[in-house]
Amino acid sequence: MAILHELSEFRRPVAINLANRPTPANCEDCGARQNGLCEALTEDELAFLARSAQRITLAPGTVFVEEGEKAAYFYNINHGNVRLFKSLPDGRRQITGFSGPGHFLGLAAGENNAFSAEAMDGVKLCRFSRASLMAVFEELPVLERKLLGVAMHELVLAQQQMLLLGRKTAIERIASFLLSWAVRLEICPAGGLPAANSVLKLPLSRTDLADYLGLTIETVSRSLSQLKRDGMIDIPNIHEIILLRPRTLSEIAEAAV
Amino acid sequence: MAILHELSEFRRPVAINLANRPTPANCEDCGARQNGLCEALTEDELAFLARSAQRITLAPGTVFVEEGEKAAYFYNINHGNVRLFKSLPDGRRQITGFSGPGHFLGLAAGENNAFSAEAMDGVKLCRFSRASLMAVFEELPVLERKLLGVAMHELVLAQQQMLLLGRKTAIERIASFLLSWAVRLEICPAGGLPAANSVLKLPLSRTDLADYLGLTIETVSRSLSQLKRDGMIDIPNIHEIILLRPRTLSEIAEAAV
DNA sequence: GGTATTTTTTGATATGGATCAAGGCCGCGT
DNA sequence: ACGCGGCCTTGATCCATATCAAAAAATACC
Repeated sequence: MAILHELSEFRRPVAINLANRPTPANCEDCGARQNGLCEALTEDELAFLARSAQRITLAPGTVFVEEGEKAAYFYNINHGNVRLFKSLPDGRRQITGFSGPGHFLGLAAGENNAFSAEAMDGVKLCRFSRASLMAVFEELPVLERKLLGVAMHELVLAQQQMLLLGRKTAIERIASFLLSWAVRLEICPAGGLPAANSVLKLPLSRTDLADYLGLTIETVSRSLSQLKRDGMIDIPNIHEIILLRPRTLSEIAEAAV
Repeated sequence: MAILHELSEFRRPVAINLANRPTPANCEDCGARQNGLCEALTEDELAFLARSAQRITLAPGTVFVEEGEKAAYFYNINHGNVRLFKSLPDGRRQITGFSGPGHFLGLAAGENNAFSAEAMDGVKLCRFSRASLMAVFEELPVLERKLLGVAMHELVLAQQQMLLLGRKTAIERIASFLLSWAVRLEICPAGGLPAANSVLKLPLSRTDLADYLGLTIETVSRSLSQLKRDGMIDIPNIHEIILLRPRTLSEIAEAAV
């Protein structure tokens, strides 16, 4: 079950952190890099934000946003990873994205949540009620512009994913995913190539990967094996992949002719 | 080629129109319903907006936003329809969405456009340079919040489409599309069911449909034929579909068990 | 540390949708 | 009216990926 901490526990770098672009800051719990909006705000504004939120800790597997439920909260993740997904009644699942430290979610368009969100590991986050978020907007209009930028970026990622799901082959999907994950881990900038032999940590199961890429776990496994056979990658263990030939991988991903 | 009109040609209902939610207003050229933000603005604010834009007319087939090009403009469509798409070098194409009167596009997340946009028919639109758009934001912060709402809504649609592309069968995709198009045409509200025997006008070719749904034109055609055989729909002509049994169609679309 | 359980990989087979190939329909120009 | 060319539909076949099945590896549990 979720454990609610008191607002007084809030501390600056962890509490308010609403951007999608990397600006270094360290999580006070784990030291992990975070992405922050803090830089744009004054001490007073940060304090205002902190007063509006609750801090929550979630156990792995906790579904804390449920598709179709009334959209009551807005979240800012401080620590851990979250999968966002939509499901069909017969159990088919499409993961629409992953959220990590510094990411926000729950700013729904309508009355109800359009997706579900589940903690993949131990997650710490800040929760804002919709009312308090509106109050924050009144006080900090800069937040709104920042969120617009974040939403635009999400939209770009969504369009890339639509191309992947609608038109790419299994191998192309895997190659695309590996490169996009490198960007996510800040191993290389968006649009750039990671260095050869870069090590990719994947905190995902094959099932997650399959549900994200619109494939089955068997096809994911086979495609990874094939890339390994072809000398594109190495797989020292389930949760680590080494990009041996990122350039070729990129050509596969983009279906370069 | 694009024809640029002078700013003085601007008139209120056509000129500024940046919402995604339906609020009736008529296009001064064709009388078609439009979606408007105008209601939220004063005369002075509207005049300010109008001074910042250029009015442009496009011939069918004109690609006026090119993926990868520098993102220089922001557009508000007044008349006609636009397809948004991404392509792979070998010609595979994924349509990520359609834009019609009242829709906006081009508010890119990065330096370059993440997608291409092409006029499907005769299109009239307003064009803002990025600089003038920023000026508009300074003057009209309300626009920013409105656009955040629009972007959120786009994100919801994108997530639905990812579920469709990643996990639905051909028949389910077609059924989902027909119902979503009914919402788009304001035949029924989002989440609702259109009345039986509702007539759907489709200004799309089968190729567009296929590229939007991640299928081939043959599969689109076969699926439509099957729905017709099963008494779900009627197809009086290529660009019109009658929803005979919307309820069952919805059950197919959502894979209700 | 060893055994049970889950996850991943690999193999064999099946199948939904792609591809290849006609044929039909419709609008357009003459 | 006629013929042409561009969509669209339908049929036959193929293939990439799903499904079914089992072994291997990783992880959890006692």
